[in-house]
Amino acid sequence: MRLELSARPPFSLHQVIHSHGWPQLAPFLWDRASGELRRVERLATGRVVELRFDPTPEGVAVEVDTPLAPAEQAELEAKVDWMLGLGQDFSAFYAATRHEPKLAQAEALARGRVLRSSTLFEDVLKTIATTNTTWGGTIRMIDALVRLYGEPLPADPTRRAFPTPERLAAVDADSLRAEVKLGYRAPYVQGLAQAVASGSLDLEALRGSELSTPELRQRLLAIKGVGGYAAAHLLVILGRYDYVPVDSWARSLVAKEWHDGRRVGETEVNAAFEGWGEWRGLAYWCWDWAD
DNA sequence: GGTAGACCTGGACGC
DNA sequence: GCGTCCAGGTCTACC
Repeated sequence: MRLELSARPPFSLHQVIHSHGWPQLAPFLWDRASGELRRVERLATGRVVELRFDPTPEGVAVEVDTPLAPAEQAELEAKVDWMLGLGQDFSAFYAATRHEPKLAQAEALARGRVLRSSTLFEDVLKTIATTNTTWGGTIRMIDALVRLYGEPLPADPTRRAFPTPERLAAVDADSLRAEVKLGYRAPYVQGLAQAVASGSLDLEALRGSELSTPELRQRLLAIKGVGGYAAAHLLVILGRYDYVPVDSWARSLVAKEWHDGRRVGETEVNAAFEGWGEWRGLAYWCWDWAD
């Protein structure tokens, strides 16, 4: 079946998909040949379905590989809305960027939205898997997590949904370390899964939370394995842009842009975007880098 | 509050 | 083929 959803303009499915590396992480699948984004998703009823995303003039069309009950369809529409940020409003950001040549194209290109997973649990776990490793390592870790613990797609059991907190909570940290190669992150992931599965941590409540950004950041920093960089990255995913996610890549970009390639630290990266106030993280994200 | 060292993996490099 | 070094953020202990 096919779902058609409209987005607040300007909207570009291409820009959302290519906003960062998430399409390369299972259970997303970026089909380079067809230029199509796919994802395996587990619904609340326990059914596992495949989604294919295609652009439409009003927003996005989602092809689902099987008919859905009305409740399943409503659930899926809400998930797609969240993943693509269909209702997000960047008009204030665009207004603030018109005087900055390096951001002047942001509105015309419909930049600002960041591809999200369907749950914050998945995005926190993926973000932890990006820290202190190479991108190739992140891809391997997430691929192994999905392959070993995700529920299979009936039409193609080689493809699986992202594992639920309950499933990962039932796996001991030693197995995560040995089989998923999570290394020292294994107890962090296991602890996070247990906290979410037991209900002691309601991660999903942070989506749309009315907490101030510093309070939200403190909630994220309280998660083992989430430090300054990871918290700032997750805040961007949550639609809060007060902090720049400073990692080695950000330092490299800022070094080339403003310091003739000389090594810079967190202080210089933050200083580069200090003037953007509540839009710091988005200005960094959308900057038209020289390199 | 700031800092040093440990954590873990995989890739690059030298032998 | 083997050993060593290094990069990548976060945590913990210590000052």
